[in-house]
Amino acid sequence: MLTKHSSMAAMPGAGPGAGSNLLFLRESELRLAQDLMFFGYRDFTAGPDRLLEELAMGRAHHRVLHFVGRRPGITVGDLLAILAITKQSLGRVLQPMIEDGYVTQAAGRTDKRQRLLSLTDKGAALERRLYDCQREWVMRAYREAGPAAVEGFRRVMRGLMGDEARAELEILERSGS
Amino acid sequence: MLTKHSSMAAMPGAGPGAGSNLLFLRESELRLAQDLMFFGYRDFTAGPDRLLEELAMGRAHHRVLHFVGRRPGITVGDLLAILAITKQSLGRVLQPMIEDGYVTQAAGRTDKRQRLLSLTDKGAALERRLYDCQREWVMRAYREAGPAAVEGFRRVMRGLMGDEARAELEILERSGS
DNA sequence: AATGTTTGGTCAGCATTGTTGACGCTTCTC
DNA sequence: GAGAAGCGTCAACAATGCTGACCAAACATT
Repeated sequence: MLTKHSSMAAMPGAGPGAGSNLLFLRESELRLAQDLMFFGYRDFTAGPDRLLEELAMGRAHHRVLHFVGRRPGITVGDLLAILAITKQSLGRVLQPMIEDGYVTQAAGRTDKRQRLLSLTDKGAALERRLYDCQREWVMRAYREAGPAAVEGFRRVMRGLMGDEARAELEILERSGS
Repeated sequence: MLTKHSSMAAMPGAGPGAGSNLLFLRESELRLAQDLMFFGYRDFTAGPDRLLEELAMGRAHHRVLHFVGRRPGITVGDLLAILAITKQSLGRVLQPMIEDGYVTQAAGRTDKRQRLLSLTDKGAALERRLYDCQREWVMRAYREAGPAAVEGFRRVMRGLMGDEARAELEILERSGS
């Protein structure tokens, strides 16, 4: 199933437009992509990781803070779908965060089974500190690269996402405006 | 909550050049970057992860296969520096891979203390299967986005890397091409 | 109203992959 | 010959995934 595109990889003139060849699909270019994703993601998360360590939290806590902050009132089920982890794995980080006053639960209005999650002021404050950390880092990269490169970055990253992730991203973009 | 971002973030004409504004540095744009990195990296690694699971291996094994394949004859110390993990963490995945015949050790020529690591045929074959998996995925994204976007993607990812990672990437690019 | 489904919480156990600290070889360097 | 460097390994621990099982409250359907 992953072999359907195999044939045309090394055919420069096969794409739309004879001038825009597909040399960027050569092996060395794709190897570079692997390296970039490894180093890039590692250093992208390094700042928040350092900050979280002082609070005895991990990357999983950051993800909860981020996505609950992004979609206040999100249900547990929706959060599980976004994170793509099990209820137990989420519970282990979420419950302490509720007890420590970073996240609040509220019963759903239409469906009282649901627990709508939101950040408390304390949670929002921590999330913002973590955000600021990444903001500085990303801004540096964005500024160095320029607006056109940023647009390209977004297009490629979107392309690296599967259908489910694209759908979830759309919802996030809508609610986050 | 998602407060608009104070001072200069919402001032289109503040940057250098009235036409090329810095709107891509607004909060919502940087939030998007966080989402893209999360979903993008997750789905980028999903293919290899599925393949590795059948062989009772994890992402750590993939990283070893990738970087040893990228720099045959790499020393243990250099590999540790690239992965940025401890000797013990590496040893736990590397030793079984040597015993199972995926990786070979050779004493250094000038310095006999060093163990130069390389992939066996078996290791190279597995690495290629994993590579092909990601190749299909990345090619899809690259083709959808186009050459200009790919160039932008690379620029931004490089910008997201720290100085050490940039130096290591340069070595990889030299030996890899 | 009875029954079954959905949403969420929780217990117990396990795997992977990261961490520290300590110790012991072999080999290189001074 | 002494010390440093490169590598391997033991023991213990932490974070974050997983499965399977089971429970309660609320909803939905018959």
